Parts: sequence; C-alpha cells; structure tokens
Amino acid sequence: MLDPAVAFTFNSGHEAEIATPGLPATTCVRPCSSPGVVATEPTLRSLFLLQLAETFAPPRAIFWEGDAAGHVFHVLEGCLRVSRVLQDGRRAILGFGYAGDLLGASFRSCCPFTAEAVTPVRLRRLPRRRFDALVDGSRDLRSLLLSEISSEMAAAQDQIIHLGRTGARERVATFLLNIARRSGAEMVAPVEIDVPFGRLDIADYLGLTVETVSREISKLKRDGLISTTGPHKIVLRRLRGLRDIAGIDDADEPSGDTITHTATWRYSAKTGEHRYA
Amino acid sequence: MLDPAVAFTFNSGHEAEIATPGLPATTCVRPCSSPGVVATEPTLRSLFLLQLAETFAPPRAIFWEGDAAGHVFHVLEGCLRVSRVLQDGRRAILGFGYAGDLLGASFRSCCPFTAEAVTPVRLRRLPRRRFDALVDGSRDLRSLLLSEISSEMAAAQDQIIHLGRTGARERVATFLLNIARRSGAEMVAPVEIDVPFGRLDIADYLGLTVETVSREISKLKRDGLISTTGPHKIVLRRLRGLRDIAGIDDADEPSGDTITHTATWRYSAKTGEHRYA
DNA sequence: CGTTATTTTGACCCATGTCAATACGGGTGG
DNA sequence: CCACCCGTATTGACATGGGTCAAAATAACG
Repeated sequence: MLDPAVAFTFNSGHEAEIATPGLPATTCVRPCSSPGVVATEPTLRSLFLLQLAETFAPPRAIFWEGDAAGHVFHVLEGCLRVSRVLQDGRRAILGFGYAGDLLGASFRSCCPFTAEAVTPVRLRRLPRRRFDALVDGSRDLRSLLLSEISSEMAAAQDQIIHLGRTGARERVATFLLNIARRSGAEMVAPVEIDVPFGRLDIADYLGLTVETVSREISKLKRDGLISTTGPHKIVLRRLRGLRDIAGIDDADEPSGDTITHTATWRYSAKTGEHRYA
Repeated sequence: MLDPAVAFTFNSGHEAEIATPGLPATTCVRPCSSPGVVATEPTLRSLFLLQLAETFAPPRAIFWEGDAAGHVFHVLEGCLRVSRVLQDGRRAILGFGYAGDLLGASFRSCCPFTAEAVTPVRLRRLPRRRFDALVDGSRDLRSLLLSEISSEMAAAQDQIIHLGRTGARERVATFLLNIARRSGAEMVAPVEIDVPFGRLDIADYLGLTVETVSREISKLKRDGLISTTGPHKIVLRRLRGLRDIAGIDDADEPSGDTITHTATWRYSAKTGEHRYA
C-alpha cells in the first residue's frame, strides 16, 4: 500500500514549497516563450511561479466535472475536495488536495470531477496548452509528470482496496493516520491533527455515512486511541494501536517504493525464453 | 462515469490490432536503435511488434506485486487479472486485462500489484528502459502514453465510486454491461458474453463475496434480465433493464469524453482576475 | 446571545457477510 | 462414451456491520 489519502489529480511535492507572494521578476523576461522559462532548477511547480495567485472562498468550486480541462492548478495554500456525483445525487469524494498539490495535470479533454475549496484556497493556474508545452519541452519535466501521475494511480489503487475490502473502523483509522502523515509532523508522540473537512466529506470519501464515521471516531475516543477538541482537532494518542486497526504491518511501505521481491525476469538467449528467477 | 471494468495499468486500444505471429522483418533492421523503429504510423502497441510472443498458462503470474518494474507488456490474446493482497490475506482485484491492453506502462520503480493469467495469455514484452526511451523520443507517443494513463485514472475513479457508493445489484449489473462493451459486440439484441474469470475473481473485483455475486446473478436470472449456459456464458436479455439497475442515465457518457458543462474560465485583463462563465 | 448547521447518540432494520450443505460442470481415466 | 471426482457455483439459514430515521447536544456564526 502506498498513500490512501493522497488525492487523485494532484500530489503534494513532499515539500510544500510555497513561494513568496511577491513575483520573483529576477529570472525571466516574459511568461510566454518556451525555452528555459525558469532559470534555476525547473520543477513542475516552478512553472507556476509567474502566474498570479487567486483565492477561492470555501464552498466555491475551482472547476466542475465535465468542464473543458482548460487549466492546470498549483495549490499554494488551503484545502480542497475532489468529488463526483451519481445521477441520483449520491456523492463520492475521490480525494483531498493540500498546499503543494498539482491539480489537473492528468486531465485530457475534460475534467473528470469537481474540485471545491474546503478552506480558503490560494492557487496559481496555467493554461493547459502552456503547461503541456512546457512539460513536453523538457525531458526532466516529462519524467516528473509521469512520476506525479504514477503516484496518483497508486493512491487511487489504495483507495480501491480500502473501499472494497476493509471495514469502517479500519478506514477511519487509516484516514486519520494519513492526515497525520500529510501534516508533516512525523509519527512519534501524541500527534495533533487538523481535520478541515466536515464529517460528511469524510464519509463520502470513505464510502460510509456521517453517522458511522462519527460513531467510529467516538469508539476510538472511548478506547483511548484518540481524543478531540472540537470536531476539527483530533489528537492521535496511541499510534501503534491505530496502526494495528488500520492493518499496517509496520515496516510496511514507509516510502511506497520499497521492492519486496528481488526475483526478476531474465532473458535466456539460449532457450529464447524469459524466465522468472 | 467512464469505464469501470477497464483495468488499471493497461487500456485496450479499442482495436485489438493483434499482429500476425510471423515477425514483420520488412520495416526495420534491428530493435535497438532509437529513431524511427517502426516506419509506418508509430503507436504505443507497434513498439512491441519485434518482440517475440510468450505464453502464460492460467494460474501463472506475469509479475508480482513488489517486483522491480523491469518490463512493459502488450497483451495479444487471453485474459488476466491484476490484484493486491492485504497482510491478512484479503485480496482485491484492481482490474482485468484483455487482448490489446498495455500492462505496466505507468509503473515507476516497482510493480504496484500482481498480474496473473486467467486464460492462456499471449503477450510481448519490452524492457522498461527501452519502452521509456522510445516513447520519450516521439512527441506523438508521449501524447498517446498520457492519454492511455489518463484513461486508466478515469477507470480507477469509476471503480472508487462504485465501491464506495453502490450496492451489490448495481455493481453486478455494471460489471456485466462492461464486459459486454469490452467484447466489442455492441449493445442491441440479446448479447452473449463470455466471463472467463471465476466468481471469486468477480467478487474480489466488486468488493463482495462469492455468495453475494452468485445470488445477484441468480436474481437477475429470475427477473429475466439475463440467462446463462454454465457459469462462464451469460446472455444479457434486457439491456435496458440492466442499464436501469446499473444507474446509467442513457445518453450518459457513451464515449467518456463528453463535455457536459460549457462554462469555462475567462481571464479579464481589465480586473486582472479569472472568472467562471 | 440567539439562530442554524453540524455532530453525536440512540433505536431499529436491512443488505451483505458467514457458515454449511448441496448441486453443478469440466476434466480424467477406464 | 460413460462414470467418477474434484473444484467451483449455487442455495439456505443465520449473524452482524453499517445504513436509516429521529432526536439531542454541540459547535459555528452573525
């Protein structure tokens, strides 16, 4: 397993690398020509540096499912949710986005979901065409983009496993641990996490109902694994216990890229076959 | 919704374009140099043409979760499943692969799941490095790869919605319709579909148990929506009814790329803001 | 400080899981 | 070609996790 809480079309760059608001006019002349737009070390996120930042107040949508995918976004600050609704109104939240995340990098013709601000969101946008052109122009950036998307896939697959094969308690525990991991503060003492979204969002994300989410949280409190100060501040008291519930083997995937098996495919010129050893 | 049954790290190329086994030695000298490996119209799948085909007998694995991601595969024929297991043995099937699918194109350092043959599978493989190099060398191929991966994402997200927000009946109906769609035979009269996988595979794919899957299928039979000739041959009799159960609005996403909203973001040089209209 | 949305808790029920028995089907060997 | 056998599928009886409906408690906000 890798990173269940990581949202889909964005991926936090581990370092939030929030740029200072003042435009760094030092490096580049104009944001339109293609070669070497940013002088230093080009990352996907640095492409956005020249764009002005916008703010979205909480329930406002950044874009809607079905919209033409005209822009790619870099979240500077705040928190958003990404969701889809079935015809009859049922909603599923596909993931959450945080500062540092890229949003929309993997869209093709249209947005496959709606993105809405949960807390005030500050972000920069880049027209799709420009983003694509810039990325396509650099081998490094192309590689970074693929990695980015690959992590999204991994996260989506984790989510599939959880939704398909785990119970409410397990999902809630995993969810809390993932928020903690995201928050940077690494995993030792009692960790206080900030849960900006409401219970309904959590429920729609975990494939449960508000009531079940609430009950499971209460149960965890009763068992002394967590404690709360209001619905949006949760203190994880016994990480070990939470991890047990979440079914994390410990020593299990600390970095998501661990290779467990060492056997691999060898080609034998002699027999003309591939074999696994 | 797009394509729930589409598996994850492959995507059928709509045309299975199964190459004739005899190697087409006409176009290219050797499979090692980079520029213009295949003369005609380069597609991702044509990159594999010079590789010899291998066969995997049914329960054999093509690779295991955690393996180094050393190859990319092109499925020529047969059917495979892609799965992950939790520490306690619970298994989730992330998707199924069919002839025409690409497998492993989106991996980075290691395989995020296990792939096993369900029926005898014929495929060609390409070392990752070569695949990456070839794709990276052509703008068209890069674009095709991104589209490919983007569809995988879409499929994964559909699956997330189903697992999180629909009931057993709905999932089974959707599943049957998706197999039918895959099988090419387009959607009119009674469609007979071939279900190569066992009930356990279906259950692990839909996040249910064997018993529930079996019961739902029996119920659909009782209601006259389908009929069977053995567990692997199912005739869809009332597509409309199945679609209703599956919650498909009809006129809903026939092609997955439909743009529903036409509003979009406009930049106003005057106010210096983006607005949605 | 009142008003409203959100969260929590309780009582109840249903869909789905669990356990167990039976029936089917596909392959093998006679 | 048939009989047997074993793995898979189906069906039944029962248990239970989580959904539903409703009310109370708490938090958010003007």
